Amino acid sequence: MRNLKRRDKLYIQAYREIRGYIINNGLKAGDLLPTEQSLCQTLGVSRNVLREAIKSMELMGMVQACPGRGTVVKEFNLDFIFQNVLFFAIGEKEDVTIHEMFGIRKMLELAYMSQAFQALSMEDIQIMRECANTIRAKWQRKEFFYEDDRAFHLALFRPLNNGVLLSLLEAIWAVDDGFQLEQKQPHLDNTIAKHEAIVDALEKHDFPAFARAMDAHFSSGKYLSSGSYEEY
Amino acid sequence: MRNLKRRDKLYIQAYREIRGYIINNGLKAGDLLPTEQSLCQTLGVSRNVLREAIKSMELMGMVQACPGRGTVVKEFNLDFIFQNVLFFAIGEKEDVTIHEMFGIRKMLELAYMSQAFQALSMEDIQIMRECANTIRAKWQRKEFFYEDDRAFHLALFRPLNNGVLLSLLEAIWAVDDGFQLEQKQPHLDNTIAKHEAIVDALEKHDFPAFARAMDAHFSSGKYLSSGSYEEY
DNA sequence: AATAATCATTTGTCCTACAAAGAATGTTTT
DNA sequence: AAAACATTCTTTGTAGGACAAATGATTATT
Repeated sequence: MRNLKRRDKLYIQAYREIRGYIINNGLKAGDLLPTEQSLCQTLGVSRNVLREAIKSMELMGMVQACPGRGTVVKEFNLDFIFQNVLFFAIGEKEDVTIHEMFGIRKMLELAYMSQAFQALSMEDIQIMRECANTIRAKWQRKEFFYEDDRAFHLALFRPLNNGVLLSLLEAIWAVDDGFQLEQKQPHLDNTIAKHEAIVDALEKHDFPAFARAMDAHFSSGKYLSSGSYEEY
Repeated sequence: MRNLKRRDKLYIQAYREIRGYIINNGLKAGDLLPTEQSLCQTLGVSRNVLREAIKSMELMGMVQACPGRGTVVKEFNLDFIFQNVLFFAIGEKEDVTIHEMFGIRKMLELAYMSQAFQALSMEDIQIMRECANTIRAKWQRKEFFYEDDRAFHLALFRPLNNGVLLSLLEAIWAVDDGFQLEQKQPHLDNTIAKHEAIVDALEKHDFPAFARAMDAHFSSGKYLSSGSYEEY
């Protein structure tokens, strides 16, 4: 019986090798990759194949190639998601995708909220309070506050020191963000009240209230549950 | 004052052109792109440059190139994004990251298990039973059964029809897989019993037992909780 | 008519060559 | 000696040609 899974195309293998090289050697932003010639020899592929791999990485923002200088590793950020991939998500099916991603974010935040509650320090809570204040201020000036909303949630989970969780939440946020910018934001006032309810509960160190506020935050404004947080 | 932003590299221009072609012409999954030769002429670039653009798209899962056939547009999915997000999240602290990813998988599976329980059909449960049988058989022959383990869990959540969740679970599985293959698998026998406990509960349509089995599945063998599932 | 062989098309891989941009070095000028 | 300029070297950018491999269509064979 022969091998079922044909080997991947060379440029994909090269891509994985280079990605692995960056990770295994702990290359950071600004560090130089070996030259194309050197990588060709090391990996045993032609310069074309190698470039197909590297150009893919460059397009995604992982590295940047400069003639005469070399190829430097860039800070990995998720911009490429909406710049290079997200636009692909047009059509009706992608509404479903966004909805699913939002659902996963909800599940993750609810699953980790008790850990977060324990890990949060006074400083973290203060940061969240400032975010909430900024959000309210921007809302009154009719400005967008996605960045502050994002900062609010990231501050909530940063103390967990869980890099994977943060990466995931950021990735989902980036996608949500890119889409919500286009469509009108519903129930803005509710969103603001919910954020403040969360901080209030944290400042009082009241876990049940915190859990209720988190739960409410993820339920649509239209289905506003019985007003346990209306007083805020 | 001269132009601040030098013109982009050709492969990036080509990438944008092709992306625009797909969108403007409303190409859907399965549709063919023009041939490389044709695109080279249309865009006025060399085949190298064109391929750097197309291979980037292929790596991100937007299209798939087949020799003798052409390059077809693919269904949009997030597999690539998640895999890279997670892979880059690994960084230097492998052990911690793997542990975090396993934790996220646990949280997600537990969060969605009740939905899964309701969505599962008899056929799905039968597939899981077969996976469990295969796992036991391979275990007795001292073979690896990661693929079957993966199939087991994916079968559990496929009926949810949640593409994002599946992508995410698969991505985590892929990373776990790559790392766990090297290290020895602990508590194998427990793993097998736990899988079978899950299927048993599903076949009896007993949600409490199912939830208990799922919970047990994610607790390490060393911390085996009081034997509610020892009888299996 | 079914099967096998052939051919045409398309992508996969490698190669060479030169252009362009940046860095390092050496030279000239002040 | 220091600064400005010119040269050279290294590295990536772009182009084109050549052939292999895979697929699909066509033709020949049984």
